[in-house]
Amino acid sequence: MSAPRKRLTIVELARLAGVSSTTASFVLNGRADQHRISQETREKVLRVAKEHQFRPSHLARALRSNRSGTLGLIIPDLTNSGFSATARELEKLCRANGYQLLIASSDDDPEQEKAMVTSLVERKVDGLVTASGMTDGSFYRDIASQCPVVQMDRYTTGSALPHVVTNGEQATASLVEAMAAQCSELAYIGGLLKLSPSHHRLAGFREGLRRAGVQEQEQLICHRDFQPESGYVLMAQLKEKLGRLPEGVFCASFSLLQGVLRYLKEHDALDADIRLGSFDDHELLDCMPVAVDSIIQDCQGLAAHSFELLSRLIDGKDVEERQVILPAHIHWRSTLG
Amino acid sequence: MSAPRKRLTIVELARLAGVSSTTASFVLNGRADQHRISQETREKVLRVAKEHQFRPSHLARALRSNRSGTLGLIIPDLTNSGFSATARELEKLCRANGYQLLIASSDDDPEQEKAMVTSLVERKVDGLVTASGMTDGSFYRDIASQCPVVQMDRYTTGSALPHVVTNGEQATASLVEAMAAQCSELAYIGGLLKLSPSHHRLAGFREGLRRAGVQEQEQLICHRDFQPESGYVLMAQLKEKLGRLPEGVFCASFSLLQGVLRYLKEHDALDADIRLGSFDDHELLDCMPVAVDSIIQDCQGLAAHSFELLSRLIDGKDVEERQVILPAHIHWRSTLG
DNA sequence: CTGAAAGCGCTTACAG
DNA sequence: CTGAAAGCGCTTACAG
Repeated sequence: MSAPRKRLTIVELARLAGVSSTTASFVLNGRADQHRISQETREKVLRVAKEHQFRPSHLARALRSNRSGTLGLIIPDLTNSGFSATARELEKLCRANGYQLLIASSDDDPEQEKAMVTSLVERKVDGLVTASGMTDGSFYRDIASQCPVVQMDRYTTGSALPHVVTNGEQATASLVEAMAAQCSELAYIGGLLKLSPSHHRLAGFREGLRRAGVQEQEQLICHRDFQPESGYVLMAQLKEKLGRLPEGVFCASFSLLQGVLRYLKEHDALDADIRLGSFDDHELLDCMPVAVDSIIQDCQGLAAHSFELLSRLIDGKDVEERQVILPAHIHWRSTLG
Repeated sequence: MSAPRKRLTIVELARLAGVSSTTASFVLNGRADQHRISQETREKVLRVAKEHQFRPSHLARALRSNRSGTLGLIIPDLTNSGFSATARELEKLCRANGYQLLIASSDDDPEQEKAMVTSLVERKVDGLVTASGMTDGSFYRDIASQCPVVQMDRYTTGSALPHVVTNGEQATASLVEAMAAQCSELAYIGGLLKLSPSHHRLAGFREGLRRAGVQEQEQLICHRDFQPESGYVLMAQLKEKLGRLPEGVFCASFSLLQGVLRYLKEHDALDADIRLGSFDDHELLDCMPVAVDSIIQDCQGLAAHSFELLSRLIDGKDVEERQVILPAHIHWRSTLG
């Protein structure tokens, strides 16, 4: 194994090229024109850099220039398909714009989320996009005074931070309206009500029922967190309450739907003619033997607008639009009569 | 909005506490005992730190001490459920051990992978775990001379780097053997053959057929990459070649299976009595109306062993076991006769 | 067109 | 038990 050859510093590189480190830094950072460095000097520097595979230390650069070239993303769960899709899009954008994206997963635990954000800020990320599990805006208001932050999907009210979300309320209302036209009884299975998306989805649910002229039944509305397990548990509770399965169920997230499906599977009720609806989407739903319509979030849009907003904040530009609301689309797949 | 109060540096903190920055550094880094700092001094420092919410700059620390407290993870695709599950586990381990995990997604493009690894190295990650799409080991051999690296799931032969994988060959052989007992003809749909997992899975497929005493048919073995789209395309080609669907199909990954399912769905063949098998798993498969058995990788094991190995390398300890092979389990779900 | 020098915020021998 | 000082590898006014 070859000896771990020590990497060149810019000072050594400069010496090798016979220039000062100032000059070397200029040409390496594309500021040669700005400083009218001679063609000859440029070439010398670049040649030596190439020869020795010079790799600048981002750390040193970041420390000195107070820019790390790094953006942070906090999501509640890496294995949630919506969030991972969004993360992927955001990463592409970062790469295309010379940023490195740091992805951290909070496990939907506010305390952990705080720790991760703190850690990212200590690492001097240039900006932060977060899908926060917090219900109170004060933490992020503090953070925002140290580094630009954009909230995505979930936002804390009262923090007055820019955020980009999908229009959960309208999409849910449309889907629920259609569902309600086909079954006279519709349950709602949701995540933590304190989170903004839950709030909007429940409002949409109610609006949908209203449009369809269906009476809302308090006992059919239930919440827990967004874990699949909760879908399972809430479904079991509904069965308990009603003495049978409800005719239709709207799930406020795909993860909850997963739990509901598992419940149906384990109770041999996949063919129970139950009508399902869900927020968030998964390709495999297309192949299910149950009628399930779902709402597709625009992950690409979430990523693109978050990045755009954050970029403007970082550049110190004014952000006129502090709230971006993207459309969500309904994917019809019902196979039931 | 409160003025973005500038964060305290250790020098200012020290001045406020009436000590030198050396002393402050010692107590803040838990080396007070080692340097026998007086109780009184410790308290002063800690009090000031707490009062002003002192946050050390990781950047400066990393630059000076040549340790960043950061580990890098390169995976081919963030939205691949196996990799995201592994990433989540690895992150937990990192957090528990005081590391920050940086996750980067290479989109299965070796050039992009190189760029990301380079970027992470420039950021002085203390170690790297990679699921590489490269077929040649020279790049990582180079990298390994600058920073410890552990290969996970996929590994490049000839790089002699430590790696942890699941036993794809044996698990595949068992599954295929069982499938072959029920259908006289079995196709293989795989990803890039150059990647080590493909290699093992195909070998397992052949072994399974051999055990079942089924003759291997060259025309039923096909590869492309690991994208869902490839499952779709290869399935279409099989249909073309045979003039009908094969009786059974083994997919070398869940992503490929997704494509196959989509093909079946779009061609109204979900009830075609076709027997499916796949490497990698997804909860939703349990609810599918087709017979699909699958192989569950031990993501937690992959993460745990990778972390363990990397930790040892970072600590400069010898790694006696350069290759860890974890078992993979088969999840039976067939519902067909 | 180019360079000497200060400084980013820490850590760490070294000295006392 | 504590501090002065050097240095990690860059960038960037400032001066010429």
